[in-house]
Amino acid sequence: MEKTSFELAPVPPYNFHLQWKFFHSPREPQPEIYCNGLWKRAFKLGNTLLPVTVASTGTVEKPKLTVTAFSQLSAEQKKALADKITDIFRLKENLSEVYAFMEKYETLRRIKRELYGLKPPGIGATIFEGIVRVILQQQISLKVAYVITGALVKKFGEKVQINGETFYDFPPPQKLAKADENELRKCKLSRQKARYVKEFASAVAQGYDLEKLKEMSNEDVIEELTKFNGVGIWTAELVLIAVLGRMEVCVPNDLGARKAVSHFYFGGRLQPGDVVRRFMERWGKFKGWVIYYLLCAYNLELLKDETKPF
DNA sequence: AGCCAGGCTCTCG
DNA sequence: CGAGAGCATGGC
Repeated sequence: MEKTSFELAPVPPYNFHLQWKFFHSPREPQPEIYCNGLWKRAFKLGNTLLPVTVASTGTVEKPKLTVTAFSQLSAEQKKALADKITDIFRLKENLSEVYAFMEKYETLRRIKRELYGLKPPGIGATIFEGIVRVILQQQISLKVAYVITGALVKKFGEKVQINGETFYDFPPPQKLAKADENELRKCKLSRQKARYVKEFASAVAQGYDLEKLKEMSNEDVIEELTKFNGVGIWTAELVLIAVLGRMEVCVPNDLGARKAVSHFYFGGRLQPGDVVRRFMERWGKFKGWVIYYLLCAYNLELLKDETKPF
């Protein structure tokens, strides 16, 4: 078996395990799977489908990732893969400024210490993948969304077998554009979502340029994306923060964000989105970070409760 | 069993 | 316009 390994040095502090502990399914390929400390999926790099694993081989203070591709790589491919991983894992994010900010407030200080080194992973290896995955997460619980995404990936994604394990890539726009609606329905998409995904994939397959979003302002991205059927404010904002990495953005109408803020600041009484939006303004340009930490901290408490013996 | 889950669109008044 | 119904399915 041909393979190529190399190391990446994330900006410390960085906790690889924490990064994939939340908002991720360990069973269903999204298409990435994180299980037992190993992250894996396949990427299309040029014309080749590349099975890749990533593991942490460092510490939080001296983080190091070992990337393994099950193929020989040209120098060019290696660079492209390294960039892709750096991007998805947000390895270059520097937490020191956010942490200095969080230190000033009691609740945030405690949460920062609890989740030290946590960086929010990007959703998807491409913008197309990210947007489709976010659309699938609308309205239904995340657990259901993971099942649906997994079904879509298994049905339409390219795959490779390595040592008996299957590595999946996310279905490309062309594939989803010409997908039969009934086949999409079999993946448990609703009729509407099947249509949204198909229409969006068709636009991209026909040349709609998603890369341009990277250069656009937050407001313009929202305006541009909400032109698509099935993409509202919530979806556009989540794409901004989780796909494009605009950490100054917040998603106040997100049920998870509302629950987390309500839990830590409103005695658990669920607040409406506009109250949450106003409340979050105090965190200024750090609000995306703060919300992500609050979400994970809230999640952590729920996880602890689950393991409590009666 | 029935209601809710990290929304969005369409319809109706 | 603002409110309300419908959507799919898994979990509790």
